Amino acid sequence: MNADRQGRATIKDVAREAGVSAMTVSNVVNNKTQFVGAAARARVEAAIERLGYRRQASARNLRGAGPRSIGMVIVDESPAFLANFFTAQLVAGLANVLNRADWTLTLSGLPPDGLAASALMRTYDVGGLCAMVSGAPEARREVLRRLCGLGQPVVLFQEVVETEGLDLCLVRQDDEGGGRRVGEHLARLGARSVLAMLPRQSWPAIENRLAGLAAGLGGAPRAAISVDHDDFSAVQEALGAWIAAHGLPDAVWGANDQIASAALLHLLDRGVAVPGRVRVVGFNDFPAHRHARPRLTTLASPAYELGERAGEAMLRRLEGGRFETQDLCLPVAFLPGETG
Amino acid sequence: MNADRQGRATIKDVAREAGVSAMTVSNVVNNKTQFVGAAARARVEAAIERLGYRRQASARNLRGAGPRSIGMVIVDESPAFLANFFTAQLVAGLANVLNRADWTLTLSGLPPDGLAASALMRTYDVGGLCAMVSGAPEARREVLRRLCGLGQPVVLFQEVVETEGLDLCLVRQDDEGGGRRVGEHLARLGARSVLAMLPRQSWPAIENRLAGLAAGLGGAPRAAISVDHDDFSAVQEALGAWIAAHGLPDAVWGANDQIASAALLHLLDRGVAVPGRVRVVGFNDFPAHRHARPRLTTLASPAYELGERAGEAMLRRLEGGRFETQDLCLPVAFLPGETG
DNA sequence: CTGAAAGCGCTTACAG
DNA sequence: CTGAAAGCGCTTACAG
Repeated sequence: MNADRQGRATIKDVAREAGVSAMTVSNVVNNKTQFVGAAARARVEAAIERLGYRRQASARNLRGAGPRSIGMVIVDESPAFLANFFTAQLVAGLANVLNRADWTLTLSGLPPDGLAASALMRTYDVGGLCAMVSGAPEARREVLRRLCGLGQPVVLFQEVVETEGLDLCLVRQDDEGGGRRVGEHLARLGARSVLAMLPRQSWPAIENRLAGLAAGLGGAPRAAISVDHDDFSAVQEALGAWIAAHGLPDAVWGANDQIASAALLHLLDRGVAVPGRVRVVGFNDFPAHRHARPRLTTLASPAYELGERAGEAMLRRLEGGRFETQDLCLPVAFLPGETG
Repeated sequence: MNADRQGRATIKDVAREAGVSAMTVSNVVNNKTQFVGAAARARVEAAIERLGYRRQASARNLRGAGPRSIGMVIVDESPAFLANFFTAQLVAGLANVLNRADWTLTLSGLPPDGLAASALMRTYDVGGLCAMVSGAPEARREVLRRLCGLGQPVVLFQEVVETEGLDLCLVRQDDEGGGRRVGEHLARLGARSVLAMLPRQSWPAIENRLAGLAAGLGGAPRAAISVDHDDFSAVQEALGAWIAAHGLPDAVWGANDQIASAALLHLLDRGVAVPGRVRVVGFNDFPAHRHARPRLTTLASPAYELGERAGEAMLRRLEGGRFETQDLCLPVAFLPGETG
């Protein structure tokens, strides 16, 4: 590692090589063209090329305006914290916006109880934090409390909390509007008895979708049951049990595509005509499901755009000293398929 | 941002608050217990808690052994560079290993021609680089050349290249062995005419799978055709055209599950019995496909473990000055389903 | 337009 | 076991 250190050219090496001062090199590297003559500039650029000079971020950050990296924390029970397509898209959008602005993304996944002892809490190495938090409501609130206690700007995805007085911005999709769209669609088609299937874990996004559904239907759905949405067979058993007790509904709405797909296949296995006898609609389109037969009617999530907008909001916050808006909500698009 | 700076406690603040020198604070923070008395330690820890002190990574890295972050570069045509489940799992495994060791992951996605101008090339802010590169062979080679030219340790995923004399470690799964497993399985079941369906883009992993398949079958498959693996209908049309010209094969092997799923659904749509008349086998299990009916016979990729192993190899390289091994290859597991 | 000095917040190397 | 000094590689603030 001494080898690494010794091999690395510094700003002084470049200055010597180009026959200018270190300041001039710095000005060239930072594109402060007004301070550097064309000739000096050319010589510096040649020297940089020759020596393979790369500016050391640590040194720049120390003297300059702080770290040029944004942290993205995904709080998840599972170590496979990017397995969810929604999260993966969101992270990609965020990373791309930051990279384009010459910022960096520092990514980490943590279990709900791992935040307190994490390096994130003990070290200052990012200029701001974005967070996507799952888990029980109290655990989520605790995570948010800790993050906001850091005294750094925070962007929180897919939550609705009080932002008054906090250096906090909410970035989310219009789950309520999406739910309403589903409700209106089903109502228009004459569906009267609608079964809503929700993940067991309560979650603002899900609650908003359900509230929207009720608004669109013009009243609460016939029933709303909770299922283990990660367990394909459990979803199917729950649906089977409900049908055994109450008969076939006119429509099943899955609060996400995993649930809706499982429900769909259960109905098809029973020989139920979809959408003839029962309509099935999902939420948050995943490409893998789009390919299944029949194609699920669902809503397209702007996950990638959520990441982009979060990045932009954070960069402007860092520049301007405050979030311009503290609640950013993007629309979800209705995606007609063959099941609803 | 002055507000941020002013509000942040430094090591000196903690030292003053605890009535010790800055050195002692540093020793406590770094767990150099042999240099600090219990009493001093307790006072420092209380002061840290009271002031909400967090060590500034930039300052530490500047004087210390360099940046404590590893870069992960995903070179991809698409901005949605985490859309592939394989990649997402791999990144999660890598991030978790690094975080556990108090290292950080710096993530970026770039188009093949974007690397040259990227901040990555102009800035030194990570101690080593991991890379997952897609695209045409020449473009991939160029990316690798640039990365290795940085004078930093590089871990390359899913490639087989010469490592002699390079500060480079290959981390991959045993695609050849997986292919052989499929071939042996199909041969044992008596399949004689096997159609292999490959992505259009050539790619070492795919070639290895195909070579393994041939070895397992005891000879080349009946035919190998290239398809746009991201285009569901294109895959189906290609299969339809092949069958129109050559009749039904005994088995179809898709070089990945996307292809195999599309092929499977095409066969079922035609009323072909699977696996009675035609067997279908995939590669690289994705959870979304696992839920389809009938369940695809495929191979489980150790993507998450690849990320973990890469992280471990990199950390040891940074510690020890060289990669202990330059070629790490993990097995893939056969995952029996209902289609083959 | 160019440069010499000071300093960012830590850790290294050394003295007590 | 504890601390004063020097320095990591940049940028800021200022003088010419």
